[in-house]
Amino acid sequence: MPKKKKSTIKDIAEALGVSKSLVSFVLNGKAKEKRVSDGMAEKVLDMAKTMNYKVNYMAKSLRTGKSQTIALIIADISNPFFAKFARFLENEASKHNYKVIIANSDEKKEKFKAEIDLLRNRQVDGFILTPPIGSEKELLDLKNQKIPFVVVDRSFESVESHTVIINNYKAGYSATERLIKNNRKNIAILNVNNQLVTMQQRVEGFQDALTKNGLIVNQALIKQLQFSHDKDLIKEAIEEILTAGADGLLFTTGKLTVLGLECLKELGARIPEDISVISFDDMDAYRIAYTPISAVVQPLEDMSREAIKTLVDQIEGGQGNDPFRKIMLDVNFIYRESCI
Amino acid sequence: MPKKKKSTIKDIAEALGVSKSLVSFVLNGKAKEKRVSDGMAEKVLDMAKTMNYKVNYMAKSLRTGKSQTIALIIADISNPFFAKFARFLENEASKHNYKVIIANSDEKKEKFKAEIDLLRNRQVDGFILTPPIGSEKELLDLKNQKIPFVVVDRSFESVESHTVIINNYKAGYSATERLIKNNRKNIAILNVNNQLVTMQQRVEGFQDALTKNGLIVNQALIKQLQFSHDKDLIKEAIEEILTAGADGLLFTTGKLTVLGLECLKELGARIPEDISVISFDDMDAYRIAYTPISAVVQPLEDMSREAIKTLVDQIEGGQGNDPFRKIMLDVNFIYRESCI
DNA sequence: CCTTTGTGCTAAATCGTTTTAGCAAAGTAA
DNA sequence: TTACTTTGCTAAAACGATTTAGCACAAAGG
Repeated sequence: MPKKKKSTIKDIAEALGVSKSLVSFVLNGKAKEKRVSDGMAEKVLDMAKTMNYKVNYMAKSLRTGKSQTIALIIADISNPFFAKFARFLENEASKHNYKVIIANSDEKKEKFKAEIDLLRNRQVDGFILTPPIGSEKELLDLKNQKIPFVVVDRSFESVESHTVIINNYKAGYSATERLIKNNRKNIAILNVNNQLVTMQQRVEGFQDALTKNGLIVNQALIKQLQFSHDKDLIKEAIEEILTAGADGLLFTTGKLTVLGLECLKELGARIPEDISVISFDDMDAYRIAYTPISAVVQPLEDMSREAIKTLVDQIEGGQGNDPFRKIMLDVNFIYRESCI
Repeated sequence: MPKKKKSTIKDIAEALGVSKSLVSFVLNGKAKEKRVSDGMAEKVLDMAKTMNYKVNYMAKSLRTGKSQTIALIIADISNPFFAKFARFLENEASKHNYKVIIANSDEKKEKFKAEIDLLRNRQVDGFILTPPIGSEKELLDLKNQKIPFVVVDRSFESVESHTVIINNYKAGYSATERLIKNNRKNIAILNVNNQLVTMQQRVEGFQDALTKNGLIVNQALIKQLQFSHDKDLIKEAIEEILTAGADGLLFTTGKLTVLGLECLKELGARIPEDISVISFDDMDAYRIAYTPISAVVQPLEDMSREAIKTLVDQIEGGQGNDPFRKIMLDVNFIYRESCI
């Protein structure tokens, strides 16, 4: 049984009778640049392998100030939308040799701030953020202190930053048109987080689709909720739109939809006979729902790739004085029985 | 605009004209123990606050060998079961001042090993693992090298270790009895990962429930699948059990169930009229499924708490020569229309 | 008065890297 | 020959903390 004591650069240096610097140069691929002879470079590499050398990231980070770790702060990893995104993000991050630490804000700006502070202590190199309402100040702080970050899924008008979002307006517009093509005239929308520009844009797309198609916008059919997890509030809202004669419904988040579908059933509304439905975010649940639900599918993999690329460029690239990248991606649609 | 330069212990020491050691003692709560005068301790704390001092974890870790970070290696964070678990785990970890890095193995032992190696380089203090089939060697390595870890959701007979699992036998037994009480005589089970003891136990519980209730065990109704993500295979298996006259079905994982429900629908089997269904793991999807599905609910929060506690005790506690803790928790049940 | 004990603090080593500055030997150019 | 360049390497400082050993002084005990 080989008693693997963990070896350090110093061990390798001593074993070969050379200096630590030499070993470090070689191990970091700077052999050529630092004019280490080919023979010596090879010897170092061999010795590193036989001694089972593994770099100590703590030491490396302390010296370089880079931890090769990025933080992802989302509302809640147990929300499948974020979980899927997190998975793609980790894949992309690992391609660039970064690890991801996930933190949950629960859409509360205090938790959001607390997590940022905590993670900064741990010297993460940058952040991927879905900032809750009212967290402009935290973003400004990061900007002022030149900490690399990318905002995804949302955007703030008052704080310019690197952003990766979908075309929410267009997505809302297209989803609504689908319901219109279903011959629906009284289409409702159920929305949350309406202080977020991105969520507003979904509603704007919805409204414009109506007017452009000669339908009137009935304010009684536009419902703004405070939370997406309060079933009673959702039920109330749905009851109201049903009473107002809704025959079509656009949910703006997946979480809202899952609870909303429960409510619709409880209220005896049949899908799609009584009301056609389409939802943002594709959930597994939609495939086995009592009526399979159509969905606006966000390109999570592309979003992850762009987010990581933008972040890594900031971290490893220049001064971070590049113009802000505002990446906007198009969504896809999956049509199921809920709006045939 | 306050130009917050990040301050170090040295800065505080110089500002007060004392030594770094003194400052370190105070900031680590060792003032009393190290006989620092009360007045001085207070001065240090005040200065730390006004200078906005934040500990540098890299430096601390390098010196102490502890990173206050633990690794969670699961099959896939985008699987809601693991995502929920991850969320609870992070909550528990943060109570002990640990951050969690999540890695995905996709149930492949090579990826599992690769992630362990990667994370060990990063000096994580310990691991929470759901080891894939065939990863005994990796667990043994960790044991030999005295790296703290806890196995959750599964267990290996050949490698003794700290473990947190549910009582799989009992859960399988009870779930099956529920179907029997539904007057079902030809109950089937769909299983995956049958090389895992924990999964075998679910099947054993199933079988014993049948025999104890005077039913015969029909091997044609016991289906072992290789993967949980291959819909064609699942469909084939379900077709076979339907042909064999199944009127009850127990799914052993949530992922299996979601695909399985799609198949059942496609095959025209009505739930619960033609076949009663119950599933391990409660998914959001079950509440809005075409027939709401009953579920075996694992106590994820309790499991997280026990896992973190066990791990932290190893890390911070003694030599790690304590006897292995084998924690087994009971499950809960949620009954919905799929087996009334 | 001398010795012991206790109090309050500090200097310096250490963790494992990276990186700057520079040295000695060999090669090249005049 | 002299002077510059290139090649191949090293010594030592630094990153920011923790921790060990010990110093100086005061108080206490005989």
